[in-house]
Amino acid sequence: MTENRFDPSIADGRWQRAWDEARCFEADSNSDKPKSYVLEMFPYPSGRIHIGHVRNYTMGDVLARYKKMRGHEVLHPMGWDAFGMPAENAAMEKGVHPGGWTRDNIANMKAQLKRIGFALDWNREFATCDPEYYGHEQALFIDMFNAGLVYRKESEVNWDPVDNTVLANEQVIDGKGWRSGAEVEKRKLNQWFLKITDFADDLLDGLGELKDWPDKVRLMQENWIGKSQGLQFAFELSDGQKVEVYSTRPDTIFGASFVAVAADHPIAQGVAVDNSDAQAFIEKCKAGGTTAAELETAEKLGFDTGIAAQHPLDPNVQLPVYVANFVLMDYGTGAVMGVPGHDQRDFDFAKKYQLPIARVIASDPADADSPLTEAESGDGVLVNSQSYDGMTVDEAKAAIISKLESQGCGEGKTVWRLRDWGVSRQRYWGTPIPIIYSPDHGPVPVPKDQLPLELPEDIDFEEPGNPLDRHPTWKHTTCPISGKPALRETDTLDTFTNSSWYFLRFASQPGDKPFDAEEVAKWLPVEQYIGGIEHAILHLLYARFWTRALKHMGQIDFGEPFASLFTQGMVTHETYSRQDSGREVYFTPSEVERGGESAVLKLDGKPVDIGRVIKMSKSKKNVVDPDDIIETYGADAVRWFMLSDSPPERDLPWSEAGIEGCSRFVHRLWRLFGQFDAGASGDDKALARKTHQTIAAVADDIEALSFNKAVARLYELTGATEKAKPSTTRNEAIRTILLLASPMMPHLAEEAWEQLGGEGLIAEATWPEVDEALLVDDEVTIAIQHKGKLRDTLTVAKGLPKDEMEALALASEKVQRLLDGAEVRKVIVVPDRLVNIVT
RNA sequence: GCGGGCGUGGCGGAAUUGGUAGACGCGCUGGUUUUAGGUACCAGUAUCUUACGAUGUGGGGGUUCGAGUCCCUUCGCCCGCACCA
Repeated sequence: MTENRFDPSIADGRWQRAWDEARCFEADSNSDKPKSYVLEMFPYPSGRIHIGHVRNYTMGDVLARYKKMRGHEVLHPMGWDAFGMPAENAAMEKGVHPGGWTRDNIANMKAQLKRIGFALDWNREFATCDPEYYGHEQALFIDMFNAGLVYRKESEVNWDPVDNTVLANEQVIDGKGWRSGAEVEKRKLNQWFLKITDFADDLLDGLGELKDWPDKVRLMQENWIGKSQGLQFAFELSDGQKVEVYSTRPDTIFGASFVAVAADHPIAQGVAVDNSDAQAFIEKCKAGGTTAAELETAEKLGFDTGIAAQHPLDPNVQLPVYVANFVLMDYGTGAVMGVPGHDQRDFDFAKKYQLPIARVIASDPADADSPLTEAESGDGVLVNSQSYDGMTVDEAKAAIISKLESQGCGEGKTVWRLRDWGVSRQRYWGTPIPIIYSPDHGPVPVPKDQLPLELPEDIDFEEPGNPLDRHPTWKHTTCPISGKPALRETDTLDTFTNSSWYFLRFASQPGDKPFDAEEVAKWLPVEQYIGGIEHAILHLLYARFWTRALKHMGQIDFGEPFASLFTQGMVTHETYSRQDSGREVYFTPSEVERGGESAVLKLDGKPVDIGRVIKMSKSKKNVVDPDDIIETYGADAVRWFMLSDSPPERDLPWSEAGIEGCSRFVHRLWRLFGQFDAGASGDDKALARKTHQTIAAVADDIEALSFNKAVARLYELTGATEKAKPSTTRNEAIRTILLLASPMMPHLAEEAWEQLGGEGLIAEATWPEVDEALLVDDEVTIAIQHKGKLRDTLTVAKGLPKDEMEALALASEKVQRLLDGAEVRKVIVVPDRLVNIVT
């Protein structure tokens, strides 16, 4: 068999068909085996599988195949996050129907995924735009509505006054609409919200049990939820009103030099009634984007209302009241006390409007009068704070809260940064919100027996805005209670709702309800969830919220959907571009011939600029098509590349040389498998030890998702086996490599398994047993250091006592030379590791 | 702006978590095989130095017998910021 060459173009398809026919990746929920639910974040069907998807799904695939070899019943499903804006954009640009466009994309991408040989249970595939799926989602929305978890309130959107349409944040560029170029305004609309804040405490507490989530993700969620303890209190105003403010730093109250309210705060609105300057300022605040990043990086602007606020603890102090663009109506009370000395935003504001900047916290009380050049947010003791001077920050917080509580004008309060989740979208391609506005009964849910409430097919994208709202008949219906004519809600749900429960639908797909509780209980929680770090907060928090909401409503009995989370890095590549009449024009790597330091465009042979290595993206054209590389190198080489070298949580730079190296290794393994020598005899202790150490190490590495390390170990064992003389041990090593590599290179593994006469499919084989006795080496190499610097190494018996190690080290010739009779002051001995001699 | 992360040879990275820095791969150099190219195989490859040796994990400082790993500080890059998915 050494003669024949491994040909992926034949083997890949052959084994993919064999797996399908054997139905070996279909999950059996009646199995007695321990279960493993391996899930990768499902893709948006943009048209082509992206190399980032390939990396993500390869990782999950290796784990799924490995778990199967370890005797688990594995659920490894795939589906499509199929609603969203790109389909509508395609409809507007190309005149295609969003549904048809999406279906075509799904068909293409599914074929692409098949060509990579993923061990997926395609029986459970669905798309979120299937009426069956979104119908069940509507039912869940109605359940949440009935459970009091849904409400309507006014909320701001980006409004394009030219296109008369709502813009997503990404459609606002430098404060202008992406198509019209018009200045974007903030406009208020009545929108639907889910009460995620009801679960704020629980979502925060739950992070504690997510031991197998990255610390960074838990920290990001914790900060996002943003629980803070503070003081809410009222300032009496010179016009007789009061204004409630909230502060997490009540200890700095004597440093307050102004009060600021949000532009849509009632005080601001009241002032604007007969003050055109105030009106103009509020209008100005409404211009520009709505994102937090924009608000917080924008120049701090204020409008002095002329109102004065009485300081609650110092009768001699009155503070000016400003309307300020950096105060958010959504957080706390929509009004703050400005303490320039200890908050940088307030500091910037005070500088601009020449307000006093007082120090009220100092790390050393002697510094009480040292001026501040920037806000100091550090710890210390109070100064310039009357009777509170000398208290620590924590003491002062407590004392000032209780003082204001006793005065009856304030109270200690917990405030959350987390806001309720606005789910209304003024778009067509999403789940229709199943609500009917009844003339007599207000908003009422669509009766469940009328679900799914389907999107109309006949829509037009001739003009911007929501085609559902423009549709001639769709929104006209009758009130389910009175039967009178009524209108449907024409907003659709945020696509994040689609991905907030799909993992339940993969576990069970009854026709008459969203999921079967028993089946869900069998499969959930997901043992291993894998996806991009960009979902660290929103998607993962929303999915956790839905799971809790379903538990709250008694539909399931667990609160955390994902037991273990892994966030993989991006696939990156340098960019190629040229300046062309003021615009940067990008070229794909396949259009470019890359030299050592330079690159030229194949088309005209002229140089192009080489840009930095960044995330692959369509706009920068630094992408490679998985189909192209699979055709050239085969699925196994591509899979191997996805797993090699870069740690999976870090970015993976795509490289032509790298994939070629992987392809060579595939063929190198094939040749090694060909050297299986049934007639060989004899043992090889060293190789046996290496083999069993590798079995254990690769298993540990895969369980830890450290695929790059598993790959390195397989390289090492391959090298050692190639060098070894024929023996039964060598045959065992070859067989072992085949089994260990099979989750990563399943096509090659099947082909070789067949040639070596393995039973059945290797996809259904068992992971090799480790001989524990062979794991431990009996000799170790120890380091001999002099004052911490390596001077010599010695090979000694493992477990050699400390004093013997010391004696051996001191006797070493090099050490003797170095010491040259000097006095040994100290010797540090670490068993099996090193001896450090200090003189 | 706020929150989170990353930084080690020419490149991707490893380092049993405070104990021999550079495993493994790519690339490169030299050689062998091949009609040639490719493949394959062998040897070498952190930097400086003739050598002894010295230096070296973004920069600076510190703790320690010993620091890539811990602490302080600083620079650069990346991700998220609630209507992209």
